[in-house]
Amino acid sequence: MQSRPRIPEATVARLAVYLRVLSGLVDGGRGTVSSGELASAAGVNPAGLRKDLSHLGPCGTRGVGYEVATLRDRIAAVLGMETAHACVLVGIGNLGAALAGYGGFGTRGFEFVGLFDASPARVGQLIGGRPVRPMADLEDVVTSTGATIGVIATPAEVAQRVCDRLAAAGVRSILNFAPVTLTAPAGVDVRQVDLSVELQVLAFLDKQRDAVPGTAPAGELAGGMA
Amino acid sequence: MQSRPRIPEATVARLAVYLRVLSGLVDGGRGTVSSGELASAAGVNPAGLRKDLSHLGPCGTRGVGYEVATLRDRIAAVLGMETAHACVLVGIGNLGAALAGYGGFGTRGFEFVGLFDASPARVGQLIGGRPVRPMADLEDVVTSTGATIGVIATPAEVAQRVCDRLAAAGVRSILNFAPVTLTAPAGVDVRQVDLSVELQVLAFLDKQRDAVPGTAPAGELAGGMA
DNA sequence: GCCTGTGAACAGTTTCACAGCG
DNA sequence: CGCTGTGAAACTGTTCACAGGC
Repeated sequence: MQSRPRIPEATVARLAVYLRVLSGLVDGGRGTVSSGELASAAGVNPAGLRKDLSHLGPCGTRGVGYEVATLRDRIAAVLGMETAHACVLVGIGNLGAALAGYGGFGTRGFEFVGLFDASPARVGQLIGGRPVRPMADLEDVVTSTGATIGVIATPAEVAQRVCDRLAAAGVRSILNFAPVTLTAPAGVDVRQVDLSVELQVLAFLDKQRDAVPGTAPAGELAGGMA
Repeated sequence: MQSRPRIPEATVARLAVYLRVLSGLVDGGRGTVSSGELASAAGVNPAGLRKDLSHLGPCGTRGVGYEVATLRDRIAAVLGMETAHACVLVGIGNLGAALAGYGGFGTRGFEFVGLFDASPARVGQLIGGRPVRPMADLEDVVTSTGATIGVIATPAEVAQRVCDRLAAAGVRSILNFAPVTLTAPAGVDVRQVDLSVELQVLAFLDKQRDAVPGTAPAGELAGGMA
């Protein structure tokens, strides 16, 4: 299959994981991998991995496996990593600073072209080599850099207002870490991430496990990101 | 349906979101809500919300809606929030500090009974009112507090070793924020959260949207947590 | 009349088994 | 003979429509 008939979202999330694993293998000087090995390193089922990769068209050699460098580049291309994505990050508290300083973004095609915080104490600080700017500069920076992605790591109370400003400034995709449900105009895609929900799911599964002693703990990871 | 025939995991994740919204409504002095209103505040489909709640047994009154305080307590009980969960958090960088200082955990039945970091510079600091301890104390604290949940917010290189130590010390559920796939012995449940995957999915959807102009941006949030 | 609760259709995702090529 | 690629089956989760109480 080509990339036309649309790749399932669940597959896209896993492709991002494969990309990370493959990058590690390339750095380790590895030439080829089998689906079984790659699946094990990514924590998924081998057959499922092959089905995921089938959405990119044939990219392995039968009896051998996949060439790691080629496969990595192919996935990177499909995920749109060949062109860097300009992002702005609003709210430089601990979480915002963690996101800004996380090396994983830069190496995967994301660049934070603007860090913003409402607190004068934060403005001017350097985070990951970039200065924190005042909120007043938000619209100008979005316009001048053409940033299409906005990340919100503010307190819940101001997240909706920040979302409105990002959308008005032309940002089309928003990732929200504040624990509120945001509404955005049509044409703007909002994704919600609440760090406490995973913990609650974990606690629920733990409780359920105690209640039903015969139940095995399922297995490995199940969460969305990786 | 009672809670016996098992509640779907997707439903559990959404119940956590409803719980947050309901807590806000209770604080606002609200008496009852309809499924439509609650669904809108949680960013989900009203029919889906009713189906989710049906797993707890009938808990609304027809023609009226749900009593917010009662429903909140019911969900809290099902999610196991009536008894506090003791957690240990390993890796007090920016992300770890953000998690430790996030008020949302404490009010939802989670208590960090131990914060750990390998860096001597971090040890002794107070985060969210609790001191950062040296890694050497990990096993003792897990044993003495009976912590059943461990959160890993360390660099990727040491995450597996931390996982091993947590599992050996008796932790049964692990939430991993490090970008590596962890393996744990049977009986230990590991959930993986990678902050960069959501960003990559967002970028992919954005790219796909440009490629197929007729496609609407879906709608609201889709991600797991909230 | 309004809103809940739910069975039934639907869509998406995972698993399986195996055909096909190197 | 090993490993990829893929259709078919099984499963899970979501959406819809409406029956049923208040």
